[in-house]
Amino acid sequence: MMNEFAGISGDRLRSFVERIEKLESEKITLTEDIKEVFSEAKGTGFDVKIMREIIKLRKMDPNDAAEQAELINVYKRALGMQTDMFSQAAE
Amino acid sequence: MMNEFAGISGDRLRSFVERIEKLESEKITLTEDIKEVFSEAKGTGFDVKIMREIIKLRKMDPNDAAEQAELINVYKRALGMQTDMFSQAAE
Amino acid sequence: MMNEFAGISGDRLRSFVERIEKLESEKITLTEDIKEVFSEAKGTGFDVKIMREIIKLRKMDPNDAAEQAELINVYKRALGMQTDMFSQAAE
Amino acid sequence: MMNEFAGISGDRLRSFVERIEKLESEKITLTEDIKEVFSEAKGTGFDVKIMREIIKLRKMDPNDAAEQAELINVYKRALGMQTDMFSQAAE
DNA sequence: CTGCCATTTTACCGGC
DNA sequence: GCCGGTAAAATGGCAG
Repeated sequence: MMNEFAGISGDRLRSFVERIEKLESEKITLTEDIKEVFSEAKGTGFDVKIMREIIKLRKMDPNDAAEQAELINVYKRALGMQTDMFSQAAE
Repeated sequence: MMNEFAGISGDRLRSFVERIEKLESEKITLTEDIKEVFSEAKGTGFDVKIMREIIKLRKMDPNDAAEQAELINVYKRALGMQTDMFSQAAE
Repeated sequence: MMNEFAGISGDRLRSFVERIEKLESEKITLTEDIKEVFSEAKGTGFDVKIMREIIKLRKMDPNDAAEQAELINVYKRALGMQTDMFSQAAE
Repeated sequence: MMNEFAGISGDRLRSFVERIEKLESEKITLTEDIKEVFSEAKGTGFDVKIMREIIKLRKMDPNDAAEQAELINVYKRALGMQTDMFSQAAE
C-alpha cells in the first residue's frame, strides 16, 4: 500500500533502476579507463586515430574471409544448388 | 554459363535483387534529404532534437501519447520524483 | 622479426591495443548485464521503455529537463497542438 | 506576431515539419515496395532470408578487400613505416 | 509473443 | 566552442 501507485511497487522499481544505474556507472568508469589508455599511448607517440582504426579492423577482420566464402554458398543456395556434397538427401 | 541451376534462373534472382537495391538506394537518398532539411532548420535556429520529438508526437495516436505520459508520471510518483508543480510538500 | 620500426615498438602498440580490447570486452559484459536487468524487470510487469525514460530523467539536471519540456510546449503551441488540458476551445 | 511564440515562427516550423513528414512518407512507400518485391520473389520460389543475405553481403563485399589492405597499411603507419614508396620525403 | 535484426536516434570525440 | 563524422544505444519491424 505504501510506496505503491497504480499497482506498481515503488520498491521493486527502485531496486531495478538502481541496479541499472550502478552498472551504467561502471560502464562509464571503463570508458574513462579506455580514454586514459589512449591518452597514454598518445603520449608515447602513437596516433590515436590510427589506433582506433586498428582496433576496429581487428574486430571485423575475422569475419571477412568467412563472409567471402559465405557469399558463394549463399548464391548457390539461392539457385537451389547443394552447397556441399554431404548435404542431407531426404528426411 | 547457362545461368540456371536446378530449374531456378539466376537472371530472375538478379532482377529481384537489383530491383530491391534500387529501391533501397532511393530510400537512402530520402534519408539524406531529411537530414538536409533538419540541418537547414537547425541553421535557422530550430532545435533539431525538439523537432524530432514534435514529429514523433504528431505521428502518435493522441490517446497513446497521453497514456504514455501518464505512465511516466506513475513511475515517477512510485519513485518519489516530482511530477508536477503542485506536488511539492508544504514549506 | 625485430618487431620494431622507426624507433617504435610493435610490442608497445600491441600492449596498448590489447589493454583497450580487454576494457571494451568488459563494457560489453556490462551492457549485457543491463539488458538482463531490463529483461527481468519486464518479466515482473514493468514497462522497459518507460523505465528508460525514468533513468534518463534521473540523470538529467532538473533545470535542463524543465527547459526541454517547456521548449517542446513552445513548439507545440507554435504548431497549434494542444499542450495541456486547459487549452481546448470552448464547447 | 501571429503564429509566433517565444520568438519562433510557427509557419517556418510547420514548413520544415511538413517537408520532413512528406519525405518520411515517401520512405514508407519505398519500404512497402521493397516488401512487395520480396513477396513476389517468394511467390516465385526464392528464399527471402537468403535473398536478404545476398543483398547484405553485396553491400559490404566491396569494402572487405580494401579493408584487408588497409589493415596492413594501418599497422605500418602505426609503427611509423612509410606505407608506399612514393611517400613525401621532406617538405 | 518473443527474440532478433535493421534502422534511427543519441552521445561522444577529435579537428578547426 | 561548434561542427562534422563516428560509435553506442534505443526504437521499431519481421520472422519464427
